[in-house]
Amino acid sequence: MNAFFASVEQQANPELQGKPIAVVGGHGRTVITTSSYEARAKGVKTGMAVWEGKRACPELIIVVGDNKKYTYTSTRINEIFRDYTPEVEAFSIDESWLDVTHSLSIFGSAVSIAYLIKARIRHSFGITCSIGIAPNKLLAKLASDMQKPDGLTIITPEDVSRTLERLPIGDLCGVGKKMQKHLNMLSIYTCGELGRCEEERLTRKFGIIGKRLKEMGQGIDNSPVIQFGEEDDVKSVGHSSTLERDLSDPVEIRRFLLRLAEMVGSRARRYNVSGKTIHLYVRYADFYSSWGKQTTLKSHTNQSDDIYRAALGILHTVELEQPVRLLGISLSNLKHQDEQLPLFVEDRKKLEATKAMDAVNARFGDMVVTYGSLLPGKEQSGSHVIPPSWRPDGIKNVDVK
DNA sequence: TCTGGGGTCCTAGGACCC
DNA sequence: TCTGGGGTCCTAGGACCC
Repeated sequence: MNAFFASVEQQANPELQGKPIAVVGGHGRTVITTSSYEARAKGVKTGMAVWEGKRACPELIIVVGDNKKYTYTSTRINEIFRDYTPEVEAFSIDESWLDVTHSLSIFGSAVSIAYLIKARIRHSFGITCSIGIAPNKLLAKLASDMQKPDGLTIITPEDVSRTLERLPIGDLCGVGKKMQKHLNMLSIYTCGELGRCEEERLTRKFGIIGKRLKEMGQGIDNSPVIQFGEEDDVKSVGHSSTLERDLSDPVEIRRFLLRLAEMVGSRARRYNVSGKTIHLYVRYADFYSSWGKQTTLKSHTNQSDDIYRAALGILHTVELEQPVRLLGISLSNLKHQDEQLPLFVEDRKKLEATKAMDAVNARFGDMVVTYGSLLPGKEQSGSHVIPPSWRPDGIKNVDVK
């Protein structure tokens, strides 16, 4: 989708149409997640702080994002995709791959499918998208970025080498700033040069991904489109949040930690996974210094208080050097939780209580019932931004309000 | 009144076991 | 009077994606 969140907002509120708007994650310390093309024309970019955006574009309209709108729209759009092929892989909330190899005989061609999809998305949601058609995922993603907004770009097998010859390596999905710099030091600037580089030279410098890099330079990508439900099991579940103000008070820090532990635990329980490793992440007031530590328990858990205690245990091994700007907890080393009753009565009771609490919250909203120490608990809600790993269903459907 | 949040994958080094 | 090798698990840190 083009400028997805901003487009959805402009569609929902006609007063915003044709104007420079920026969607932000929350009211506190937040950044611009998406801006409209009108705002981009003035230099507003994703990741900017609000004041930076306003400096670039004084008439910029700030809209606090409404994630429900975006997840709903994204889910519906992916349903449209599945009318044309079951092989749909969501890459993020606003990008998907479709393998239409087996649909061509029904719909004629990839191009005709692309036009049908564009028309339906515009008709149903009033927004535009850019589509890339190519022999594989790497090239399709590349093609989709070539014309915006409302683009349609085709890279045929015959076009591949001509397209890649002078393309900067940084345009490839998977080559970030650091990798680009390292490749530049080897005098590699274009995909053409990357594709011609000796594999041995690349593996010597980059190890196992050297081979993959050369292939990318040649436009080779054999990775399949993984359709919904066929994805690998999720490997970690976590939440982190920048606090509305930096915290030094241990009581307040613990309170926020408990909140995070409950967010992580309830999500793990909802999707029936439990984990053995708890990771605590702290970012200090100066923004740049931070640390993360993890600990592994003797057995798997998805109970919020276990997670909280583990995180607290890590915190107690550290002397905080500065006030805390951000706290994060994640749970990994996951396995699917098979239903089994704990041995001891106390543990069974705890499980029952947790279940009852989760059931109420499932019906009336997250944290409607929660730990007493989290009440009244409004002052540090943090901001909520949709992560790109979001999926229409399952555990990656992060419940953000 | 500065700078979000959720993930995955890879590397490297150490502990531990047989 | 010197001491192997294979494997797993754990921790920490960094790059990358949107």
